[in-house]
Amino acid sequence: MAKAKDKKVEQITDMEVDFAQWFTDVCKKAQLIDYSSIKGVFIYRPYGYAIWENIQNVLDKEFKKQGVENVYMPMLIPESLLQKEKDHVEGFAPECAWVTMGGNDRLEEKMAIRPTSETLFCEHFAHVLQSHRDLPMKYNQWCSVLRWEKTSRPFLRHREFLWQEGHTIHATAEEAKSFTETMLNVYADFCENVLAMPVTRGQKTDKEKFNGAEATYTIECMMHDRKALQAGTSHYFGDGFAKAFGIEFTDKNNQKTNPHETSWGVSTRLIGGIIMTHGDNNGLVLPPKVAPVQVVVLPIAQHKPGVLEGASELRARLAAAGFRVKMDDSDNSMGWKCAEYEMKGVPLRVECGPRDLENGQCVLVRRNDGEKTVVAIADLEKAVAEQLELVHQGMFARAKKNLEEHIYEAHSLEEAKELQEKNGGFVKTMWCGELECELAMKEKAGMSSRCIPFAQEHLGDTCACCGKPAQKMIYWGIAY
RNA sequence: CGGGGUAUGGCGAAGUUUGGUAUCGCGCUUGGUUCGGGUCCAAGAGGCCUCGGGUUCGAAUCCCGAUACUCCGACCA
Repeated sequence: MAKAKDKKVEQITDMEVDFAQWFTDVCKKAQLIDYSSIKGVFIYRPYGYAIWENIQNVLDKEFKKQGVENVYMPMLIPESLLQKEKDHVEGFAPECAWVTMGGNDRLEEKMAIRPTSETLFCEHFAHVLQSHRDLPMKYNQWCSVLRWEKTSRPFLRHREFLWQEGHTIHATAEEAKSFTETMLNVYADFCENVLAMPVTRGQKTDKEKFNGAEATYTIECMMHDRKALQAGTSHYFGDGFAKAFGIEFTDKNNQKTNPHETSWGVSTRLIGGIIMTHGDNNGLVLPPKVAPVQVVVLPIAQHKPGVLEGASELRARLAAAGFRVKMDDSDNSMGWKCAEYEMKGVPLRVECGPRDLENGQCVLVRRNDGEKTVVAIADLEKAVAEQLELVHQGMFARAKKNLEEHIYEAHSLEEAKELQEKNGGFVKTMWCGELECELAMKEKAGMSSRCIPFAQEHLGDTCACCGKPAQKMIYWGIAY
């Protein structure tokens, strides 16, 4: 079996030795990403971009089921527009990149390269909204945004990153709140059912919520190193932005009214989540539903008569059945090919050699657990579909176990700190709801609040930090 | 943005202390060989030594500056 010391070509650091280096190695050596000459601005290579395209394809269909339409907004935001909502500009202005020149001339007004597009959507909504009959408006755009981050890492923190941002306006607060939750659930279901990443659903504290929002909901995932990753957020804005931007409609009683607004987004950070949730020391492990190559067919002893023809037929049948399939008939050795496709996280390998063909069979090997299954070639399509499903389930079960086994309960700040230092993961405590206690947890235990889970538990009556009466159970952790 | 580390063909490194013709492994090209877990042999190609200044007869090597990567903090999806 493949041992680390056998790896000659594409050596990656073991995750137990240095998780951060392991992550970077996987990103580069699985050919997901390349560095550009500008800090924090990355090149998505074909294999990495293909994962994003698959994420887009699945999510976009889900959005459209919710009545969402795609649009495209400008990349540039005039400074005056960005400044219309006070909290929002305070949050984003410090990390904006600005365009100040047009050709050789200094611009009258500088323009931000969008860090997010609330202001543009709001301006547009104000233009086009007239009547309650126009509502709701549910828009989304797939685009890139720019935030001048101080530190950057592939997928997890780019200065320019790809995402989608949904923006909707509704006639009533109830409808907008409900839609905020609907979209959070779309994200949560996507993470679990498509990416095999179990999530914790909950609400952000006031400190952690989006600038300008009334409420931010989040899905939090746990990575293999037991650090937390915020995988997606959905925000309820109330009518704050609508008032600031003058968005009004005439309601049924002929009264001018402000609509209620939502926004929600996920980014290519999800790919970072996939890597750190599922990857192992042999490289990437991709969830079958978004893997650019779901099945790789490897002919063995391919110079022998009939082998290449037999393997080609398997490839063609799988392609016809709708699988994303590739055959590697290069001159590389079997061992090289096995290691290569393990590195790239291909969920299922089909081995097909002279002995297999004689017996009318082939061997299916799962990436996630290495399990081999011999199947009759006649049943190929069915067997591949089954194995891919088992890969998904196996990946989800392993990730779920990692999440559930690393949620710890604490009743004091000191206990929380000890548990985090010893185990990592999430530490759950009761909380009074005050910012001071959140700051204390950060200061003394190095943890930020991750979310106030929807699934509340009663762990006690008092806040673990200050001892005052508790309002909610909250999860703490160290986040990417 | 503060503190450390790093930068040499596509990748990983040696060479820097003590300045003197650019080294090694892998990959790549070509031809054979092999193929059920990173085959073996031979012949080739490929390098403004991160960038910009300075010192010197001469700089990968010494000095100054910049940039990028990386780790630890602070800030953030």
